[in-house]
Amino acid sequence: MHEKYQPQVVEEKWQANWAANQTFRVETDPTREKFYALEMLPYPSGKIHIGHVRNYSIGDAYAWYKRLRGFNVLHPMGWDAFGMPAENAAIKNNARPDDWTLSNIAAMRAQLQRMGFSYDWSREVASCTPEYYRWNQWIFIQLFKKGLLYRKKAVVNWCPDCNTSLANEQAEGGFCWRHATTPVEQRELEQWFVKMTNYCEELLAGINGELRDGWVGHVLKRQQDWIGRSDGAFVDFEVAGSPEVKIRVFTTRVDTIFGANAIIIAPEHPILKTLLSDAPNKKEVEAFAEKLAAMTPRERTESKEKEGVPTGLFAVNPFNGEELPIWTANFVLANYGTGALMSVPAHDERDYEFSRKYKLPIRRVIFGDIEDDGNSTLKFNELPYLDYGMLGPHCGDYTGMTSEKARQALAEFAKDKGFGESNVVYRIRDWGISRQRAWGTPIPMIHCPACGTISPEKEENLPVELPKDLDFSIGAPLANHAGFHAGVVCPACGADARRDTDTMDTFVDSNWYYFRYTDPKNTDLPFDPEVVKYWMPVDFYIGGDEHAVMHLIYTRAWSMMMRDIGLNHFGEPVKRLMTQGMVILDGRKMSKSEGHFVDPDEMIARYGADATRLSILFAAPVDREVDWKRVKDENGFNEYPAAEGALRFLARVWRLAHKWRERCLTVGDSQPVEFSEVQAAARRGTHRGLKRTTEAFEDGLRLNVAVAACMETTNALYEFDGTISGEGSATDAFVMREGLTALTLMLAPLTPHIAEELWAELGHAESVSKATWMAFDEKLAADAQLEIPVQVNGKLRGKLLVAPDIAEEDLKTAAFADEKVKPFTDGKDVVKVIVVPKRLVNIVVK
RNA sequence: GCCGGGGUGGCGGAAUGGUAGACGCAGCGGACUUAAAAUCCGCUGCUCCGCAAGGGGCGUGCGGGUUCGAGUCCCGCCCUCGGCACCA
Repeated sequence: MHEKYQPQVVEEKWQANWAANQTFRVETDPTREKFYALEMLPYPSGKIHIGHVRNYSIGDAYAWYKRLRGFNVLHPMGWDAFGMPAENAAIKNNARPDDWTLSNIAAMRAQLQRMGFSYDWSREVASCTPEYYRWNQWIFIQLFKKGLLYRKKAVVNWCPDCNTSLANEQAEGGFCWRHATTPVEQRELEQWFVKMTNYCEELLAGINGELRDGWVGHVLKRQQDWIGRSDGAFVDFEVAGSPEVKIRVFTTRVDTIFGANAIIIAPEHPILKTLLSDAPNKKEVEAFAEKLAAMTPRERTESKEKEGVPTGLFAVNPFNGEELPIWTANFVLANYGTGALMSVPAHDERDYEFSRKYKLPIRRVIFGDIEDDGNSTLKFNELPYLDYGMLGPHCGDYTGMTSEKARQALAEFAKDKGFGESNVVYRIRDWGISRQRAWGTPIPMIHCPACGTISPEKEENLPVELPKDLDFSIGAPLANHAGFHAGVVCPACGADARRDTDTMDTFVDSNWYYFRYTDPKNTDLPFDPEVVKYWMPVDFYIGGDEHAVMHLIYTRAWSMMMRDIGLNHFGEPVKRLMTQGMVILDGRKMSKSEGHFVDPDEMIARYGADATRLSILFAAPVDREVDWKRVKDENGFNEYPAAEGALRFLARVWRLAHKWRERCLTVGDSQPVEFSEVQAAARRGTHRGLKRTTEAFEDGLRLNVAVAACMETTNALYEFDGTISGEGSATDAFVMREGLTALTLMLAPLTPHIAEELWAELGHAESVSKATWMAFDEKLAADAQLEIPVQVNGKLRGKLLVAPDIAEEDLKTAAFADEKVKPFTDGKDVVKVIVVPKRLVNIVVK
């Protein structure tokens, strides 16, 4: 141990030691309780950024802590290695995407190792390897056979920058998830879809049950909104004059149906074509539909202005026979509900706005109070009335019924008469996973031009490998690669056939990568269900919350689907989910192109990995944003005051340990029987620190508080050190050794390199990762004397120094006797005295 | 518009309904040093009275309420940061 703390030397020494000894390698061990700590795997862009550093520092701290608590901890890392940037680099630089990706992985792995994260690298996976994507294909085929995956022609989101289709989740808000300023377009394509909608209820049940306590609330909320369950009813409206044509609408407020004034259908609705053949306003409607079709979804919603065109046709309200005009309008979505709705202006804001604009009649049918009679129809300023209430006049047999009752009764009536039924509609739609890109998992399906079938590749032929020599200078490299299709025969008829030339969405890869970590070398199955039984589900998962309705919802459904094909035995794959806050720099988002970003390499070089980790953990609670501050030193180099402070603290710990290391080694096993007041105070600092750290880890992972506790303990030990002249006694050495041992264990999850060094200096031959967390002693952590505040009428007036076990009566007496308290109580009526043992005394006077 | 998170010193942030501001950053002072750096120790919410020792008042976005006691609980607002936004 050098006298001076040199982070680079210490860190490189222990990183080499860990690698040589495979310190963090774990095996399935049914005799031990497991803990699975997981961080979201990165895309190998080439460099890790400070957000990764924060994410992994948090995960690593927790993995370390659980290890010290005796768990068999699985803590793996891998690479989400398919995706566009590699393909773009291939197009631009004529490089091979696998070379580009693999060299990025090597560079980033080195960076992570230089940060000293405690991963079991023997379990590393990269999704772009055939060993991995082979199982994407295998699972794809099982899902296809099970009917959970199907092919359909559909209008899908298209990103012109990605040059591929996107899932709805990847086009939220009308923009591509990768290109935040590129509005998505709509295209009609044949696509493979995953039946997310089969799992709506199970996904919701998890949100409202199993996951309630373990998952961070806003992610559950967003998933719930995204699934978007609506309870309502379908009602069929016949077209006047052609009763064989029916328009089905969905409504959550069938109780308002007597106030309907129109049927409005989406311009893309297929029924429009049927209707138009003899619609009086055919031309106008077609022109309107064409105009809208030319717009991106974004453009359509950006202008809030509601626009519509009447078809000139009418539909019949099945409940009262009224003829309602059939319109088409821009605000009716083709892909929600039935693509058609009944307009009830008195009880819906949108319909109200639309009806006012086009001067359609408005009739109120729901009233807060039935006394509020039909005259209210004219009180437009009270409309729209959105609450439930009582059905008023014009509601036939239902007049006087509550909305709740009427919803049921009307739906039942419709069902009896065959023109509708109650129904549940979801906003979430099936997940389109075909991508028109070449750097992804080939879809293992064979299209036969001879017999017209599409059938899965034989399992023994998997993986369907991505050719190494794809030509990215032309469009559609897979379609145009002869070798990719050579020798492919139709499994159904044996004729020459062609492969599907799309690849899978990369979110398929990340659906189950953490299952693969449990059994990464398996060549017979994606993973052995028995191994998964031991390790899964994930106990702790942390990553960015941008994946709330992408990765985090896909992966839940995927786990359920894998269960349904017999791979695993549970539905929910993750018990506890946290999201870390963003890291911003000097008050604004980082931007590589503007040079406004933090380079982790630079920080490691200047402060070391330990100080870098410590500073970012200390900066804020894990779920809150960190505003990283940067200043320039006199030479123009970047300085990070937070890391500066962390380094200063670690050096302080180092110096104390260095000063005492020899004396600590002389301490025997037997504990001294008596301790002086200063020694007891030092032990109080030690045990209090342990207590605070333990609670910080156990209660919500409050790592910034854990760091503070380490600093407090260090300060207490320094204070103790200051009282010792010369060598000190054997008891002093015991107390210091106890303190340094505790401090080392407390630091191990936060700054593992220095902890390893301190641990070795304390005389241990094995890695601190094999050590056991120290239990704190509540008695030793307690104060020798308590400072009890005395309040008069709730205001602090004095403080008493008393023994912790003082009797309540004595405490009361002492409070009244206190010189500072007296002036406020003398000559006043004491109404009551509140004594909270060990906490305070409050005297209430009049 | 709807739904969340958050408003505490110069700054990041601590506080099971019980001494608000732990810990750190920045700042100030002292010790050590020929000097500086480093280090160690101390002070540091605002304000008023006092030469001082001391002491008083105010203080967790704003206004109410519950309570002996509120940063914390309840009601009503304001500001701010995110998310979703014609979902029938």
